[in-house]
Amino acid sequence: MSDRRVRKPPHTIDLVLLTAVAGRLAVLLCRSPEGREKWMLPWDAPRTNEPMENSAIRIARTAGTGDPAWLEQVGAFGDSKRHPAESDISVAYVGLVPVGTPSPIGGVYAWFPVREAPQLAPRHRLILDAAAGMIRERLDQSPVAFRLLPHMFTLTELQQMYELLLAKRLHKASFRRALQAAWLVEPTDEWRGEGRGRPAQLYRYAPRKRRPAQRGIRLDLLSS
Amino acid sequence: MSDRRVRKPPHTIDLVLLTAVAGRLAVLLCRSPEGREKWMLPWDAPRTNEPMENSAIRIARTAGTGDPAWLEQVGAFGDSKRHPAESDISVAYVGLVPVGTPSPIGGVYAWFPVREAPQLAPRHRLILDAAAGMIRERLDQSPVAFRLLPHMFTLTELQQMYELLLAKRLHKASFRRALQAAWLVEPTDEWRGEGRGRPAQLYRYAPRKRRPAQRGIRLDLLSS
DNA sequence: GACATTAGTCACAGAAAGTGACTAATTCGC
DNA sequence: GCGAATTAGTCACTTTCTGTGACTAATGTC
Repeated sequence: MSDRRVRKPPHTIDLVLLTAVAGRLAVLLCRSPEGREKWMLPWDAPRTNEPMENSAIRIARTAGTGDPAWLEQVGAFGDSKRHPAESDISVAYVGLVPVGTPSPIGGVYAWFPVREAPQLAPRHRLILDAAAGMIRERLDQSPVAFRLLPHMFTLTELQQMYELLLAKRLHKASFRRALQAAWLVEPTDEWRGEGRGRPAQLYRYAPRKRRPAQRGIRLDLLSS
Repeated sequence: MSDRRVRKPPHTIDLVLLTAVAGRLAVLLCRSPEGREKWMLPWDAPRTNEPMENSAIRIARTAGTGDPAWLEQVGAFGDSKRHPAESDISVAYVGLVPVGTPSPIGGVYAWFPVREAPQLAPRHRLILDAAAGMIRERLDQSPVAFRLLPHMFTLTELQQMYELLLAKRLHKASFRRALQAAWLVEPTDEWRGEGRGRPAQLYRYAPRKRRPAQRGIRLDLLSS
């Protein structure tokens, strides 16, 4: 956050980094310079001629999570909602970090379960909610769940990730059947024993080209 | 477009207004001041303290379409793609205008089928594609199709609107069955005879609260 | 009044999803 | 070693949803 107090930037890039911690969705927050126990989303002003997406990646690197496995713009937020730097508008990005990525050290950054995030500036609260909602929406359109897992994973881990994101229990047989039909994963030769119980085969994300889905419309989800 | 050439604005609001014309999706373009046959998306710099959404509505009013029946942010566009005003970033909105709204007069604004739009600034081309794609994505999540129709419509008209947006033929019986299951429309007492053939009952959009869909995941649409 | 045209519905076949029970491979306790 | 507990993986049956063609209904045209 280069010249945070020096001048008011025309706009900032604000980043929502998400991962899964202990079965819950977690967001990376940064300690605010204004107060000991005040937190905010990591953000920065873009450098000259820097594409917005690159700014987001740079912010993630600074935060110590490395490059996000997935990154997408959430939108521009302005209105009257206050921002830490009082920038006119924030362009928000959401990035996914695989579980198991070493935690950023030092007390500056920390993961918080999204449900139990500390108080944030109004605009940041709005951005966080929009980002979390967007991940859930994208779940069946983009390989979102896979970007929160390591390269190799068991099908149970994958199912648990979907359950976490959907906040809903899934039936094992149904889940695997849908997975097969979608040609999304391929098995590896490796197996992992987790202590007790039968070892699980490891899979990797390996989508295959398929003819575009030609099924009919589903108005199911239409509510308001 | 208030002070278009006076100073370079920090950011602009760029608007994609869509409607249906002759069975095709159409976008409202504005004649560029730079050349006789150059066109651009309507845009403007935000006024002081004006919420972004209000700017978009103001731009629509200026263009003569009245308030859009639906409005949503597409996102922020920057990068190196050139903008007519060379603003750093454009915050793009997409708005829907019901068919039958009187065309804006004067040669400044005109509807173009999206497929046959004239050449645009690179950033505007990007915005237009993103907006059109977003409408299609939102189709089964938001009452998008209804916002392109008048308040009362026949089910055939509704189906044709879906077919237009999906670029795909739908089966009459399937479409109506899905519509019933979704509790989206209610019949009125009125009927409309179109000349030949049996008159059609008119419906209005009247969604009802339903328990949130509890069906399983659909990985169908996941491709890349 | 026969016919063309559009609206609206039905019923059946096939596909997909919900579900419980089954088999398989491992560790733990004894 | 051996059975219980535990987790993985699969199967088969039922229920629900979707694709589809054919049917009836109401109007205008000739």
